[in-house]
Amino acid sequence: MLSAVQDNSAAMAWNWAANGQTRVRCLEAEEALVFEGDPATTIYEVLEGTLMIYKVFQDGRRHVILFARPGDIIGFDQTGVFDFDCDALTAAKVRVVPKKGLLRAALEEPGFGQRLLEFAAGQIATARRRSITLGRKTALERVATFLLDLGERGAPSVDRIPVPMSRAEIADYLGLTTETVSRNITKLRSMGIIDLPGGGAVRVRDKPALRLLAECVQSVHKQSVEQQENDA
Amino acid sequence: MLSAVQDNSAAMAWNWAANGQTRVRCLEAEEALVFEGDPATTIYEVLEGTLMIYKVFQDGRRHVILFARPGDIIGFDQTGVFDFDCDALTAAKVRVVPKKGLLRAALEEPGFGQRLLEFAAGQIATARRRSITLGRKTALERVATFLLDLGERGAPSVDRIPVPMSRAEIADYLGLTTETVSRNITKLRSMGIIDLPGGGAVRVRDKPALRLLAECVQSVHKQSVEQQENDA
DNA sequence: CGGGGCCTTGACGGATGTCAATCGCGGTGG
DNA sequence: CCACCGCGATTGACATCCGTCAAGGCCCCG
Repeated sequence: MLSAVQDNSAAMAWNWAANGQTRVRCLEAEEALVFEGDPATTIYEVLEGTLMIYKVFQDGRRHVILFARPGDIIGFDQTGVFDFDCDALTAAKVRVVPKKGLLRAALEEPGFGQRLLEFAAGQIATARRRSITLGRKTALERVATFLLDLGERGAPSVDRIPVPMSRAEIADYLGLTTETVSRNITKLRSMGIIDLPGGGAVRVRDKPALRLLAECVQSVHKQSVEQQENDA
Repeated sequence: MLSAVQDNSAAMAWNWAANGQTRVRCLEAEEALVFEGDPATTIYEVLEGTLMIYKVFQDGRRHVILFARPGDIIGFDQTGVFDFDCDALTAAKVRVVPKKGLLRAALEEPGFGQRLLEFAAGQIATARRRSITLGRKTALERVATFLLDLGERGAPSVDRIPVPMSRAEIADYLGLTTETVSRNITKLRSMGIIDLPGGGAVRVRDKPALRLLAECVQSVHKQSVEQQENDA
C-alpha cells in the first residue's frame, strides 16, 4: 500500500548517493549476495529481481526476514557484520554502496538525509505490520496478506502476479510450513478468491475479499468457512 | 536510569532537538497517550515509565507492537494519522516533540541527523528480530526471549527485574494467550531458570540457560524437557 | 477479614505441524 | 515429438502444541 511510494523515494535517494562512486553487481538465480558474518561495510540497493533475506537457526529452522524487490535496500540496519544471509531468487542486479559514502552523502545533502529518514520510517512501519501478521493472524489470513502485498508491490498486472518464491520460502516467511501454505492457497482457490494459472503465478479474482481476510474481518472469514462446510 | 547504549544515543539526540521548543507530558498508570486516528504531528520520547503501543482488530484480537521504555521514541514511523493506540502502563513522562521541529533539527544539525539514522537502523534491526521471535519460536522460547530482553533493557538489578505488564499484555506481545504465557513462566521456574519473588518481578537464576532457550538451541530444550519428565 | 481481579492450573478441542504418498509440471533425452 | 524423470506442490492421515473454557488460588487492597 504505502510501499510503492516509499520505494520510489528511496530509489531516488540512492541515485543521489551513487554519484559515480558505486558499482552494480549482477547475480544469477540462486546466487548468494551476503553470508552471515560478512563485514557490514556495504549496503545494497536492489535494482532488478527478487532477493531473500533470511536467517537459519542452529537446529535448522529458517526464517525469511523479507523478500527484497527493486527499490528495497539491504543492510541498512546492519552494524559490524551481517547477521543474516541473502540470496537472489531470480536473476538480479544490485547497486553496491560503501557505507562510508552513504553517511557522508547523508550529512552533506540535507534532502538526501531526509529521504533516508523517510525510508527508514517506512521500513519500521513495514516491520511492525509484519509483527502483527506473524503474531496474531491465522494461516489463511497470513497467506492472504502475503498475496495482497505481492500484488501491490510492483506486479506488472493484477491478473498475473508472478510468485518467484517456492512454497517453502513463503512458509518460512509467514511462520508456517510448506503444507499449510499449500493447503491455504488451495482454500483461497476453492473460495473463488484466486486462480492458479500456473507458471509460478497467481491471479487475484476477488481483491476485496482477499483484503477482508488480510485485515482479519472475522465475519467474512466465518461466512466462507460455513460456505465451504455446506459445500462438503 | 537510561538503559542500553542505543537508547543513550537516541536520548542525546533528542535533547539536542529539544532546545527549549518542546514540553513534557506526565501520565498516570493506565492513561492513554495516543489513540488510533490522532493526527501524527507529534513524536514522543519516553523519559520515565513504561508504555505500550498496540493495535486492536475489529474482531477484538489485540497485538502489542512494543513496550516503550525510557529512551524509546513513539511515532517516528507514523505518517498522516497514528495507526495504533498507546497507553501508559505505569506512571510515565514523555517529551512532546513537534514533527516539524524534528525534521528541521535533523537537517540543520549533521550530528543529530546521523544519530537519528542510527536510531532508525536500530529500530529496524529490533523489529526484524521480533519477526523471528513471532515467526519461528515456540511459546517457551518466546517467553525466554521476552524475559531476557526485559532484563537487558535497563533493569536496576539482575536479581529483581520488574515486570510492569500483565500476563495478558505479555501474551498479546508474544502472539500467545494468557494461559500459555503463565504455563511457560511456571515451566521456567520449575526448570530452575527463574524465580518469582512476587510483587510483579522476576529473578533470573540461570541467564545462560535462558539465553540458550531464547536462541533456539534445540539440544538444551530437549535436555530440559527430558529432565522434567524424569522428575515427574 | 473480605472481595475482586489477576494468575495459575486442569481438561479438552482445534489449528497447524509432521510424516508419507501421490500428483503434475517442466526439462531432458531418445 | 513423445516418453521418461525428478522435484516441487498437493493431499491425506495422524500427532502435537497451543488455544479455549472453566475452576480454583493467590495477592493486593480496601
